[in-house]
Amino acid sequence: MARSNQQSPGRRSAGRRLERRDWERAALATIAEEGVAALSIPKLAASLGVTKGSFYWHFDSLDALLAAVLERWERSYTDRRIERFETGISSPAERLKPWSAEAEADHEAQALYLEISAAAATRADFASTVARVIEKRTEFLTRAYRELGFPPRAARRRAIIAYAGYVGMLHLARLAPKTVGPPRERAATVREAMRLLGGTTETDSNGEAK
Amino acid sequence: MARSNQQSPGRRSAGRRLERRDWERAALATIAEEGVAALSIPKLAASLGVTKGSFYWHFDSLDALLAAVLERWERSYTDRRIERFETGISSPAERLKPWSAEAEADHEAQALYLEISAAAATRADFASTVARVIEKRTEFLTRAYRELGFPPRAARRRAIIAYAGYVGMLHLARLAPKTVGPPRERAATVREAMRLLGGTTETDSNGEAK
DNA sequence: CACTATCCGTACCGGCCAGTATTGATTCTC
DNA sequence: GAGAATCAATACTGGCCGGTACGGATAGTG
Repeated sequence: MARSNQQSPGRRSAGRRLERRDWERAALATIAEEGVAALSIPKLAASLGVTKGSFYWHFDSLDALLAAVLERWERSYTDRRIERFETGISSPAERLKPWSAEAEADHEAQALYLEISAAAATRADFASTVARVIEKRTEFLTRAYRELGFPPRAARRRAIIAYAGYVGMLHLARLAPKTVGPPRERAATVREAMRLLGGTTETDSNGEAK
Repeated sequence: MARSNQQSPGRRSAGRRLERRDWERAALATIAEEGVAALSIPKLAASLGVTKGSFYWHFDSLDALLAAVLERWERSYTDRRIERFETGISSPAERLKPWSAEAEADHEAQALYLEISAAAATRADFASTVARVIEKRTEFLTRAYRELGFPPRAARRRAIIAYAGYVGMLHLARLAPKTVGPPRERAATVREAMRLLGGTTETDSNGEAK
């Protein structure tokens, strides 16, 4: 009879009924922890202390949930984040820092990005969202570099290089922590990378890129 | 009766019998195309024009196949490749180029790396291999930077940054081709990144980190 | 209190998969 | 050409999943 309803220390606050949002959030959590492929309706329902019957009241199908999850992810971790930085921080050089700082502090955000982009390699519905997210983030970085004085094409190249490095560091931090070293060393490496990209310190001779 | 044995235009050369190697190669191909999660014994067998009965003669389980595949991947795309570069190319600066050149030309190699490392995020058996591969590759880059005159710690940081950028470019090229632009532009971006990393031109003031 | 909309449990179906057992067809070896 | 070793087909089990159907509980509302 699934009586793990009120006493289970799960994610539900003691017998509350669920809304669409609850399923979306739970799905994001399990995607971050176990990947998109590991997400299944029975397991998701169990983690919410509920059965499949509930799920199909809120969503038509698994794909419908995934679509909603992707939309939520794009809004939370790209649209809102960019807006927060661009309206809250006037200095473009300072805008480049918190992106990596906040993004790297938020462990779930890292895992989500890696898992969702991994799924995008084979699932067409994921691919379009991820491509759009990458373009938005690169555009954000491009604007910052432009404000720093780089000409348009050079700014965009720097932005792409910076974003590639960012993604690569996420990758390395997750899959080869021993190689990147302890947090202090890792932070030093990131600072070094930003210095090379002309994001923080002196930007002596820039903008000659063909 | 599965009579699609001799006339099927599959990967078998007209009725030849299979060895372990054939299964490993076929598995690598489908992993590159559809990811690790999409790999199943029935589908793999069908792609070889054979049924499951054959598979379980050559391997004890699916995990056994995956282990063999991982080993083969590590040897082919990391050990041999590094050895080829280090024994064949004397100039360290030149050694940095073909890695990205060859690696980016080989489309299957890119897909394999992305898919296998994606699977490593959730599968422990994959994780150890991927971590070892990353360490080997980073060590290779570190040696090149050391030969270029960088002190040990700076060389290793540069290597990590370079490898992160490399992985990030694979990621972007696959998931956001419109953002990275056409091949010419992409090549220019890679050249710019290598210039920033001091791989080709002058290396003014380095190695002061902390 | 009755009524209705909302939310969830249960039972079932078809499909795909990993793995086992056993038999059948080749090929190799002597 | 006989016998053994190698490779493959077939049939079966158990398990998990997506999806459907429907009945039951609970909460809001007059």
